[in-house]
Amino acid sequence: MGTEQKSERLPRDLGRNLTFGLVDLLGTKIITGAYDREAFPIEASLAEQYGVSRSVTREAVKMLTAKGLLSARPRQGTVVQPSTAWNLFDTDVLRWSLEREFSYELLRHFNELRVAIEPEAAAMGACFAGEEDIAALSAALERMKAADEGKDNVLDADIAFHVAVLRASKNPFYIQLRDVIETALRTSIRMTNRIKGRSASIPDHQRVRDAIKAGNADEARQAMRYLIGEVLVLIGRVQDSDANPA
Amino acid sequence: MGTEQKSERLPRDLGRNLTFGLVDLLGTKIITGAYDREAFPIEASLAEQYGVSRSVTREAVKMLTAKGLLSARPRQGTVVQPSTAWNLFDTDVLRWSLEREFSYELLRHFNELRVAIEPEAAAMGACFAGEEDIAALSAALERMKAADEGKDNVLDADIAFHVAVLRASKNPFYIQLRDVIETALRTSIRMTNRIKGRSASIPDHQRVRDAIKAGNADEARQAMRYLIGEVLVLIGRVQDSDANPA
DNA sequence: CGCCATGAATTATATGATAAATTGGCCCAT
DNA sequence: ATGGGCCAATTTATCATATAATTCATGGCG
Repeated sequence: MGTEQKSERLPRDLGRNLTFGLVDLLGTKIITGAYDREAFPIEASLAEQYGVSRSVTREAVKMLTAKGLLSARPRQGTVVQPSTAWNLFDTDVLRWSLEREFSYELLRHFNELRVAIEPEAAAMGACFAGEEDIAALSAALERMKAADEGKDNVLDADIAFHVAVLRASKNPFYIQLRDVIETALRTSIRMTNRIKGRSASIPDHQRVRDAIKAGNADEARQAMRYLIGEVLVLIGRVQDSDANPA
Repeated sequence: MGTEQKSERLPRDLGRNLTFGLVDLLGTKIITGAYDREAFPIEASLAEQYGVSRSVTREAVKMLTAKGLLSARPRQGTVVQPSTAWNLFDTDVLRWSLEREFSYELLRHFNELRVAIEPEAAAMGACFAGEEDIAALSAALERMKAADEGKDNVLDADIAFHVAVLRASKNPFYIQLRDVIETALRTSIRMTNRIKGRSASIPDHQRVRDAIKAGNADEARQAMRYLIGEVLVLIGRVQDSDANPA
């Protein structure tokens, strides 16, 4: 009696294969706090519970260990790591965090990261960008203009621009952040567009491109900072008005 | 004849267990470019080559897959992912990158990340820091002073200060970066100290603490930017003088 | 020439057995 | 009573083997 687990067998088509499916399922459960009170199951229980072999179970646990979510030791079992150990810059961990539940706080934290990274990336772009980077920036601007007339996707065009800025920095750490930034953008732009029907300001973006093209680092930094600062202000305003409606 | 692999058996005490040992060994080899020309071995070869079972091999490959270094598909085999897919913010990947070879370029890239993150973190600290954060900052300052008189470790004290700033931001993305920043600091401070026998400027650090304590975000950002800007200048100078000696 | 069947290569999954590590308790000595 | 060390149980770690599923190349057939 009591803790009889419903044997929720793993659907045979979750992701590329059983292991990846189990990783996804367990990753989500961990991040949503399903094991905050209850201990993480031992490998034999997992295998039985989800109807997969121990190989699959072990490989999934190993992948989650690599992402900082779990830690396994003999006799002690497998335990969930504190959330400070989770690798937030891993795209899976990031996705699970977002799927969890929409939160203005998380959105704000995202954009606080952007406001640090992107202006610096723009400044570095002004120093190091090559012709192909300028071309990518200009192409993204064209897409934004086209989107303005309904001929392209607004969100994709905006993302293309910001990713182009990251690439222009020529710094692998910045370039690495493109997935994080892209996720943040997809969430936050959808949100800010919902708030006021604005399509992202093309002149403001253009100013960034021009500064980078001209090699003016300070101007590029400032222009980009302005762009993202706008979003942060917007989020703050909505958060407040949600807390104190009308 | 020809490509006969020396069967370099895995030492039985590399890391916590065989799997982790193999992960470490393969991760290093991948990042140092050992498989740039030659294809990554199939799982059977790996097992034989390192004298471990296929379970160990597969779990190691799965962990490296989770970190973005590998990708495996039936019949196609296991292949090394392009370096843009590697999760640089994973502490293992980071460590392997550093162990590879010291490079001023990598050091510069590190500090370009810092110059983006830390001033913003300081600014956010000015807004959100609690008493415990101010206390941690002050304690770190005391340690720096003590280190100045030979009573503490200069590097550890400096790191404690910068980590305290990150924590003060209250932003999980910034806090996540502490391992990256700490690694960058351990490398770059060791380097900058080697360059000129400076111990990090205590008044400059104090200004950051005071601005955060006073809740002055702009001042905190500027003070921190100055601190890291100094390092970047230093690196640039050394890099130049290395390129054009005397 | 193109399409499909077939086979080979490789990873994916399942299972069973044994080893190693860690924990906790028990027993004994003092 | 208390401390130390030994023993047993639990859980992961490792190994071995078998079978399935996936994918690519090849060659045959229309």
